[in-house]
Amino acid sequence: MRSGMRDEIARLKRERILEEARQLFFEQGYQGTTLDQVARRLEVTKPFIYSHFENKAALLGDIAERGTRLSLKAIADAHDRKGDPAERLGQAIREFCHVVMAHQANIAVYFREDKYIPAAASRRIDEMRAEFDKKLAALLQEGLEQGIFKVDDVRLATLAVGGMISWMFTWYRTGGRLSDEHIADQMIELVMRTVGYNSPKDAGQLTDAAV
Amino acid sequence: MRSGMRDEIARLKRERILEEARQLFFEQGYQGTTLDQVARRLEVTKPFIYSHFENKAALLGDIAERGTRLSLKAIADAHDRKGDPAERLGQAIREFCHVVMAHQANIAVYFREDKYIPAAASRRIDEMRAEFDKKLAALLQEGLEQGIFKVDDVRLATLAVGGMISWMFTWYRTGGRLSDEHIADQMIELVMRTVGYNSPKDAGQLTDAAV
DNA sequence: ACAGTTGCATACTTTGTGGTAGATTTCAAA
DNA sequence: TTTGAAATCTACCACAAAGTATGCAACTGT
Repeated sequence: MRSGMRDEIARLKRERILEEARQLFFEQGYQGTTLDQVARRLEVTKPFIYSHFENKAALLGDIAERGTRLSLKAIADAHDRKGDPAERLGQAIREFCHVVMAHQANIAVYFREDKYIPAAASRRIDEMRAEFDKKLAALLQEGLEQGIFKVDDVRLATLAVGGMISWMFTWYRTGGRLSDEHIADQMIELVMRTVGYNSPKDAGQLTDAAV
Repeated sequence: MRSGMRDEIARLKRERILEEARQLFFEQGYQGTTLDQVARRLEVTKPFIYSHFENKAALLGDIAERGTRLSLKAIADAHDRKGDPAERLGQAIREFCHVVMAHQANIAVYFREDKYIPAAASRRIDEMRAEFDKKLAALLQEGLEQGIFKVDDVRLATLAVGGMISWMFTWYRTGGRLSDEHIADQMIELVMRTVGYNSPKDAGQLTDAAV
């Protein structure tokens, strides 16, 4: 057996552990979940987990870090592109929405269990969050400078928009009333309004309403 | 000593216990805080707490319940009034913002420690949240029917607006860059845009931008 | 001043759970 | 088949923290 395969198996096992831990942390809370429960779900015993992770907090750190990394990537990808800020903001929000919906447990666990994340992971997460805010704010700022967005305070608007989407982790349910695509479309619409963008399609309507 | 005074003293002691517990739960998490720590802060011992509360979870229940009750009241007061939906929504958001800022710890602890709230308190809280959503949604619906708001999905817009404000508990810092009043004003502005309201004051600007 | 009651501290028990030492199995390679 | 090492289990420990039995002290009312 090549050692490359062993690594691959080890990675797979880590993934399975994280998967069950994430679900249980999400459902019962971090402190409300015992490692024996996680082990039981995997049909293994506690030392199995300890042979793949330093300790319980390391699981939490990995779960939280992944959620943050994906959120950042969603915003960063759209930000780093060139082109119309409105287009790019829409894309950023769409991706972010999908991350929150697809990785709800990671995001929820991160925000709730913040306090128990190991210092090292916590530092990395803080950096990513700062980057997230910076890039989202930059998108708004660009739109402002081109005169297509209108907000009084970019920092506050960034927090408002970020919060509106992040908050989805509290109410989103898989297989709910609306499709993921539909939800993302709607949220984009709401965000665009929030930043004072008058989309070409209803600019006429707004004009009519205003006069 | 009249027995009325004894009750009053007992109530005061309960308040002090809740005050310290709330602060510690906020800073360190519910499970991250021991009752000995709470007692120490009050310069008493653990049995003092147990002579005023059933158990640790009862503290959490009271803290969370208060946060929810105040949030509901903010929205309900404005909702139950008569008059212009835009005016009343603005008022609702203003009050809600102030509740989140003034009672940040209650709100934060509630959302984070959800899982550990005793069933009885949890039921009461769920009812209040349902009422909160219902009244906020009703305000949006009213504005829609009068043609002064514009959203595709009232339910989703309600969640977005509620989330945008609730989320403040994650970033608000007492004595920060902006005054509470200023923050509330700004958030109202953002919410109004989100629900598609064209305030009289900048309707002209929007028209200019649109044509 | 005295009796009775309330309120709280001292000091203890109990339980749950994170973490680990050492035995045991599994499995690849010779 | 044998061997050695890696992986995993059995069985255990240590300890923290929730919750409590007991008694003392400080008030209250007579």
